[in-house]
Amino acid sequence: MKQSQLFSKTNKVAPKDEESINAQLLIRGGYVDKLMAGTYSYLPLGWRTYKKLEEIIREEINAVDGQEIFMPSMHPKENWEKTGRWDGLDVLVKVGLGEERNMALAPTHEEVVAPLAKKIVESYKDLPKAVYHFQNKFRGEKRAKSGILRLREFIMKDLYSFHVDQTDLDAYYDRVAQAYKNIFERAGIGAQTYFTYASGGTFAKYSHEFQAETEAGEDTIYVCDACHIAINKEIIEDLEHKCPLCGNASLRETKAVEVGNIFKLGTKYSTPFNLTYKDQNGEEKPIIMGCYGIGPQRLMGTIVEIFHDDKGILWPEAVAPFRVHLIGLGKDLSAAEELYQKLVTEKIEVLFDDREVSAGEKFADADLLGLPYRIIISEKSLAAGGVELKKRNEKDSQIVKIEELLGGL
RNA sequence: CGGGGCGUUGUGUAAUGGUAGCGCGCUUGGUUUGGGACCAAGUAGUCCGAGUUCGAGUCUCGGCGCCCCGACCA
Repeated sequence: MKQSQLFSKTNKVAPKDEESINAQLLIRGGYVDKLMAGTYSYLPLGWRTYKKLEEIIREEINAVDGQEIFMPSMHPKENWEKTGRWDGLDVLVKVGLGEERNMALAPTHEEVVAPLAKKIVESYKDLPKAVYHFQNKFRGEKRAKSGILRLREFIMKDLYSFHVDQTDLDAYYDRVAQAYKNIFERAGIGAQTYFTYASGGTFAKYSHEFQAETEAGEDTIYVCDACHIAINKEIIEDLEHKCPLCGNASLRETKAVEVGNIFKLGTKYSTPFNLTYKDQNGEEKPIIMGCYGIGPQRLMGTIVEIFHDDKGILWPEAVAPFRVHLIGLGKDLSAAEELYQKLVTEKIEVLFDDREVSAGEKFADADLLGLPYRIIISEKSLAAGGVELKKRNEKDSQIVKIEELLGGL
């Protein structure tokens, strides 16, 4: 992609009323644009990063037998009344075609997936099953905040699983937990993300959250560094301030963002929708459910909160919108253009700064955008024998011959 | 939802109740090209609605919006 053609502009300064790091850097870099509090547009750079995260999640969920589907955003009131959440969920956004508000905008999809499964799952032979989608969620949060960390409209990957009994759910739940660990590892925040014990609800002692440690987080967790797990503040008293795995009592209190959540629903949603199956004896039994969520946009914001410096973002390689930022300097960009074509041919994801602006501005924007590799090609670099290669997270650059560049990447 | 802060061109800001100015951006022309270059000429604005006043960006009332703290967050 040529930077001169990009549908976004960088900005030297952040909007005056944005305090959160992720909002400042993502807006300045032209990754996102705020439409109103809690709702953002994703521009080409931001959407590419989103897509990277989505694909990582998709691969890992497919690997645990999740089947991708797509469910609507507009839900009938009736379904939400059945579970008591039409009146019981205060963040529910209610809409209607006329005066009457007879629909809900999806805050989550249990009310759709449970009756859907009822049409498909009839026998123990149909179980287990797991379906998921990437879909817009709407929540009338009283207070949207922290850039893209707490949105009113956001995309969630929500996975729902259906089982014959608790044992089967437990086994699947553990598989998803491992898949989530893989996802956060691949997204570059494995070291900062803790499998976290949280309150469980009716059907399990605990639910589990994946909490990524950063000052920008709104949750307080207690980390056991020996086990690399954490406990949410909401249940720390119940556990008497001890690690549930090793008994360690010197836990570290810190702030974190909830980037994922896995939850054993049991029959909470099977019952209102009469979601049952016939077992081997022809007996009708309730289906046991689990649900598992990740918000890729929140994940993106969290990554920015964790990986940035005073100049800009430092994307982990797997989620950067482009792998390489090619910067041509000087009047004559023909050598740069030639190298750009070569990289494109080699299928290396490259953003080519072909703009007619000063070198300083190109450097500043490269630091702001935060692509992992920066390549400078100029008269000076060519005289020195090739191009200048520098990683965003390293201070010094090296001269690399153009022929050897592809190997270096 | 309670508390606080703030709304001035695209963006960041300035303006005792008295001509809305400046930087950046953008446009045109010229000079430049290794850390946000320079010259010149342009471009575009007081959140909305009432009120006070000879006169309102500024004062009063109401609304809307944004940010922050708190509460809330299967």
